[in-house]
Amino acid sequence: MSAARPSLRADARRNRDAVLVAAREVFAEQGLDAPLDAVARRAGVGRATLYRSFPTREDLVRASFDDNLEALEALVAEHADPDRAFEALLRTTAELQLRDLGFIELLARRGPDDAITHDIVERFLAVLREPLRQAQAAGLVRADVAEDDAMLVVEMLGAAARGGAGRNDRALALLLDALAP
Amino acid sequence: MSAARPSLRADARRNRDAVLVAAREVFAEQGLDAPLDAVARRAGVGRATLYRSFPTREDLVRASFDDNLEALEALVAEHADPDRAFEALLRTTAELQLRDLGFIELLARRGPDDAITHDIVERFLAVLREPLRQAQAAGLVRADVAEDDAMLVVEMLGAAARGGAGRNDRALALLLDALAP
DNA sequence: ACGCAACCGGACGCCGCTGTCCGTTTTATG
DNA sequence: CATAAAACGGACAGCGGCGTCCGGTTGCGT
Repeated sequence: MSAARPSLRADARRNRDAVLVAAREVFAEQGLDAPLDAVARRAGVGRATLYRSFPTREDLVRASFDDNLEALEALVAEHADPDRAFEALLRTTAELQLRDLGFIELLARRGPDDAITHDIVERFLAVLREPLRQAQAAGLVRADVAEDDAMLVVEMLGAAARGGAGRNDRALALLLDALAP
Repeated sequence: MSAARPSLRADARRNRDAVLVAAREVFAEQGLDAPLDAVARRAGVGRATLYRSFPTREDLVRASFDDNLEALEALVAEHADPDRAFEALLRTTAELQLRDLGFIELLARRGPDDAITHDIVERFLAVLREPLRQAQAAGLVRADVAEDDAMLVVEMLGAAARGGAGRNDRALALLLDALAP
């Protein structure tokens, strides 16, 4: 849902979207190092077409996960109880990680190219900042938890998510408990 | 230091040891998927020689990490205060993970082949069992922590270790706190 | 010291992934 | 509907890692 690309032929836009959908699936299943062949094949498109819309893997990764970041931003912006937005953010992030190996790698800065992930992690940190402050002000989270600590928690949740839903839940409970005053 | 291979020529044994040393270094730096070329090169040996001693990657991985497991077993067996052996085990494991990417992957069952890692994880769980029980009996660890939960903690420590020593320490503090009653 | 067996490692062919090129097809315009 | 521009995708060459083969070398027993 990026801004409309006015000068783009109909078939081009169609293929671009198909690639993006396929990329999200493939990255979710196989991680960020997945062969681009797999993406093109799943999109029903030649490799050249993929490269035309996304010259580098980085471009494709960035575009693929834009939705996730937007969803998290919206979650925070529209959350009913701002004091609990931080917890909701962690829960939702953990859930996204559970279904998306690529997102785990992205947030752990373990992508094929660090430059790719750096921007996205920064953006995630920006989303995290205000809810964390608010939760601390409300006495729901220990005051000595820095942004970086929250990021560490997210990375640990990612590790847990690889072990399936059970582990994911257990880790979330454990870590929320550890963050409480 | 596995049992002596009586029928093994001197140069063969020498090369075998060199490969093992090189493998530990390479796996530590690059993870379990590191190219075997790199191992052979660092050992100053041709690939064929490597394959002669370790026909599959699994053989090499298993042999490479035997020392780590033995060290942990020894740590537990000889620990002065059995009640605190569990905590010592976690600390030492975290430290090993900090300096060894391969060991992180191994304990997270994320090796190239699951069969490789399964045995080692089982062995690690066996090491974990008694100290955990004892720590719980001594009231140092919550009673509702299962073996699997302890393993989850180890995996999360692994994720933290990728971020450097600072993260490693922080995660250890956070998780030990979460495990306490 | 000598000969045989064991061992070595450079070289080879294979495979999967990458990124680009170019003849063909599809779309937009007048 | 015709034509030019834009986009398509199969095909190609290159690269890096794998596993093996074989002519040459080294160690060990006599």
